[in-house]
Amino acid sequence: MTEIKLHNSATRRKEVFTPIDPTNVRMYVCGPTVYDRAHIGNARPVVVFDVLYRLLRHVYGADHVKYVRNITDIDDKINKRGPEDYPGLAPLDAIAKVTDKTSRWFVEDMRALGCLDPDEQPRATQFVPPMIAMIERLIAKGHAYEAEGHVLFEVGTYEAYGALSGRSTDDMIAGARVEVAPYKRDPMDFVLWKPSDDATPGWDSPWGRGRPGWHIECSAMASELLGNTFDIHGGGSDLMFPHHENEIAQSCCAAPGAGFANVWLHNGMINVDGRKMSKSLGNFLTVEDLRAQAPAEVLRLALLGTQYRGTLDWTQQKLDEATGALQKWRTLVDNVEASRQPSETVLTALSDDLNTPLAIAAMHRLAKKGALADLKASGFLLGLFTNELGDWDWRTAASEEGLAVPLPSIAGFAVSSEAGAEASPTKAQIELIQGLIAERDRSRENTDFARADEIREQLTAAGIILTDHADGTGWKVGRSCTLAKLEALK
RNA sequence: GGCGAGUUGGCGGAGUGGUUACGCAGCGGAUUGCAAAUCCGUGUACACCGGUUCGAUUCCGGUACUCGCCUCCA
Repeated sequence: MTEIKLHNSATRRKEVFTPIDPTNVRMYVCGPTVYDRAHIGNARPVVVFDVLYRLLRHVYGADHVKYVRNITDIDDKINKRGPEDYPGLAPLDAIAKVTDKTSRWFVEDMRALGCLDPDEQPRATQFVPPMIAMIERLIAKGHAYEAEGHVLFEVGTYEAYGALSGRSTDDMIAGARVEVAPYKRDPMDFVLWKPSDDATPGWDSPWGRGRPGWHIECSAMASELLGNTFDIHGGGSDLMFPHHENEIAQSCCAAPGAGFANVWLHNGMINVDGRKMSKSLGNFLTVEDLRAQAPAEVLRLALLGTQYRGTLDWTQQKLDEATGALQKWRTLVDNVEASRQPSETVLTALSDDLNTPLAIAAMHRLAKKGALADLKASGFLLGLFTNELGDWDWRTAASEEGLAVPLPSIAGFAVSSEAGAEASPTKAQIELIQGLIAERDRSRENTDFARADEIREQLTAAGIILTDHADGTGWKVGRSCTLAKLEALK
């Protein structure tokens, strides 16, 4: 059996992965808070852990892996959004509208990126009773206390607090930018339950009408669906503190001795122009917008081009290179039947802490060797070449040179207008282009290459790129093509 | 201030105590009426300073710089 090694954030070391039960490998990944479109940074963990999910399914069998990715639909950002977008609705109804819509966007984007649906996608709103039960258990065990309608976790009662992120409580107090509240016994104590006023979504609880804190949501959903002990917990590196630290504290105190997750995995952040992509900086690129620029499969490959723990700089060049690679591979693999097994080289690369760049290098080697059946099977393991991705839409896959546009689909193709807005060439313009190409073909047949080259140059100047094939002349629209240039054609 | 990650050829990005990463771009060639595609060939990079070693880009220590977390954040 393939040996998988994973870098465990909790020990800061690469370790051989040994499942608790090889017939029931369990993984939990922190999913999105659904109040807005997902950006590409949100997509990275989803794609990365999808590769891990596929690898685990390959190694242990699809029926022996259980993957849970939650949807956080209780959150103060959502609570703010609800009445803004749906004034007049009851608070719970308003947030349901927001989270339903946003969840659908999210699932659709992630499927487009070639990600398998997790086995479970629990929503926090469906797990409020287990959250309350867990909070009651923490109070009963002396790890939490009620104060002014709030329930707080008392950090001082959990000795190992800070072990995951490698900081002592002293360190944290030194940094102390925690919320100071008079009802807290210690500034580090964090909220498990907080009261809601009438305008805020809330649920009845032993402490009055209120809502759960963010951290307890994941603890409760994970233990409900995977048990108190499971194999892998994943998420972005920015969640390590305080979110995952708090999850550990809650879960380990609620179920002493269980240990919670054995392996912690954290993906690196995505940067734009050297800075972390985030909503607060306003430098985020949504998956929706990027999908309009490139096929989702290209986005996926670009995300996998850097090992998951590293910071990834999002650049046009990465998109262009991913486009080139996929264009080549897709062409090679198009009518090939995949091998039963992926290539050892790709499998080995992925098994070494998900070394996707090394796996991609192995893909290039397979392509070069002409091992196309293995290439295709290996691509499947990476979540590439999957049918769910649909056909490539070359028209929207922009690159500097432009990409092939099959002749029948040219109508309606968008080229940039003067103002930079999208516009379509007219039917007359398309017919003109086709007429010129036909004339050029006739000239070539008559060996009038001077005229043929003249037409090529004319079209090139307009941003139209011709490619000659045995079965005729194809054409594609380059990025430099504009309506003005098309209008200048004669 | 505390904690952590990183610095590899023109660019991206793996990896390794001594042997080709890989991709893109570039260059040379084959092929092609031209162009594209394809194919062949091609580039002695590992921030800086010490140490360990027969030998370090790879191990250890320090310096500089970059970035992240410490507040919601994937």
